[in-house]
Amino acid sequence: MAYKRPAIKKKECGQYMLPLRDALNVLNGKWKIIILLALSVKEYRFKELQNEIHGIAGKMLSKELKELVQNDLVKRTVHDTMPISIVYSITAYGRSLENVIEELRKWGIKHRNRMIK
Amino acid sequence: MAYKRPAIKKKECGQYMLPLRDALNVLNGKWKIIILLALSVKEYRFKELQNEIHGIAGKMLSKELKELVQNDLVKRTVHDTMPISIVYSITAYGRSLENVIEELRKWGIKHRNRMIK
DNA sequence: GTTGCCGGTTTACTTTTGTAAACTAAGTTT
DNA sequence: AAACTTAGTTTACAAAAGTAAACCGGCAAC
Repeated sequence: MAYKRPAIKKKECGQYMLPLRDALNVLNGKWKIIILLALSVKEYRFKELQNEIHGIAGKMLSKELKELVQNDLVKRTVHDTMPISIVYSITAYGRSLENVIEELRKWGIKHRNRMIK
Repeated sequence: MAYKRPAIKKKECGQYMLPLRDALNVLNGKWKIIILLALSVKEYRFKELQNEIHGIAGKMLSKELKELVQNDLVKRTVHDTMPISIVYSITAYGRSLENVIEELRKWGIKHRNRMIK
């Protein structure tokens, strides 16, 4: 599908990029999109997720998850078992990012192939 | 009770996220995607671009452009006029990111509407 | 009762990212 | 000559993002 941007008048220059900046403010940093990709496959517990995402420090995972929960992209569930277990899962709203993430991942595959050559 | 805590699978399945990490490594930071959006509309000279992207400092724009040029997403052209003029434009490879950027921008619009409510 | 897992937090530190403002070295305009 | 524009760089600094590793309280397993 060929992308076609509507013509932009000089006066409104700069406005068209505000939504992009909004999106980037929510997804900022090195980890959030990767966390969302992991959680789009299945739900994880904290240490599980840390093992799955190679290289992330506990402090960062903790911080990033908090922000994702605040933005309703991820849900934190406490299972009232003995002992309790805490599970992170993607929300419906988080799933609305799956297109974006998959486009990005697909581009990454092409990019990797291009770099190897 | 005799509750058995579910064991963590040590099984390795994190390969699928490598392309995503590749993509994010190229597009990291606060500005690169915004720069690419601006350049997808039209080419710009340095100061023009700085005016278009509200809030970016010269140092950052300079640095980000260098990295984008290195990755062949942006082209720097010196026009041999008198005086010379230098123009930044998006490359064909940079255009291959337009799907990603537009998906992100569309999501940003939905996100903004959601937050306003 | 000691070891170890779980869900994080704390500490201490380095690196990256960001800003504003001054500056440079050309050329152009007045 | 003085002032302005262009394309950045340099300086000096602050804030954000990142790391490894130690730590904590609750529980469970051996």
